[in-house]
Amino acid sequence: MNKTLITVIGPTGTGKTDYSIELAKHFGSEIISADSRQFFKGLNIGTAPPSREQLREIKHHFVDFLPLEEYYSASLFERDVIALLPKLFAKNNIVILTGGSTLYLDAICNGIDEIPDADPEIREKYQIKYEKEGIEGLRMALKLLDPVHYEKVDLKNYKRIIRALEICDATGKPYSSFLTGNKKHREFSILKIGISRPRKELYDRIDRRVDKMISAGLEEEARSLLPFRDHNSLDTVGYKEFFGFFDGEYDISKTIELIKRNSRRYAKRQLTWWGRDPEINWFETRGQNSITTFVETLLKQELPDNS
RNA sequence: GGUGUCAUAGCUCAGUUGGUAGAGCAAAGGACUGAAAAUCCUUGUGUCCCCGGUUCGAUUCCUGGUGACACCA
Repeated sequence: MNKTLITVIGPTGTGKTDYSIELAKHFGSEIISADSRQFFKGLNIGTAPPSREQLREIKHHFVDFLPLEEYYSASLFERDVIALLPKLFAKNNIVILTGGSTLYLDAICNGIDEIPDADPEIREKYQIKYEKEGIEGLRMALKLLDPVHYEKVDLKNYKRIIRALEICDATGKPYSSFLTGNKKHREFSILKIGISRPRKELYDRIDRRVDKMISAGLEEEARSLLPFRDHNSLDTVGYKEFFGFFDGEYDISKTIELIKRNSRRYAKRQLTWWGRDPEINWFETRGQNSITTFVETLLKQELPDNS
């Protein structure tokens, strides 16, 4: 059998963790997490990571391994996962990749273009420019440094423009010159499984999960993480809303409402991203087959050639 | 029981001196190449409570219902 990476994807709250563990048990394989917030140590309630028991049952990679103040990125994730995979495939033909971080999943399945690193100080410089001159200042700078990208980029999205500017600045070349759009070759097949649920059911699950997080002590967890609030790892649904509550901006019931709303919106953005990927095999949770039957059937069919 | 006020989008409400209506929030759709649980774009969805009346025309004015709230008993 071919070496196959099975990606179990789906919006937040859909039950990916349980399904991926069921598959990992069935195939005797290990799990790679593609969840950009479960990477970080100490986000034990708000990011709904696998439970202690689940982690004991199945070996998980990339869960709870990064200090909260550490920088990480989709590109680093690609590097680390691609380095790890040969070791896992040496043990088993099937490896499970699961998570909801769309860009990170994309980095594994399609790859990200090679772009030199930019000094954090350069980003800081353009951040200050944005604060002083607004989006228009960023636009004018980009128009000079990379007119090609200026035509393509979302000119209202300051993060996109700063990203392009910092690369232009750091390399002396236009950001757009690094973008190839090429899909990278992988030494394994990829089978994409999407876990789907009716919207109403998904939102109900999200609401109920947030309630569970609250009773599990999310408020105290958030309070203990307050010193890290300015780090990217804590710019996360479930925590940032509590930080606003601690600041006295709204009451506790509003806090919970905001966490639910922002989780729903996150789920919706994930669905939009995956909506254009025709390679995803959507598993209807209400279907008559189990996830293992579903996957086994797909494995017998011809897998898309990734070369 | 009496008097008064109110009834408009999923919610809170505005409005039409009579020509079938619009804000905020919620929601829906979309974008996405090292911050991505981030960031950004677009969109108003309606028996204007119900039965009649007046009128060329009623969500708007009038009678009567129903419901909610307030006050008086």
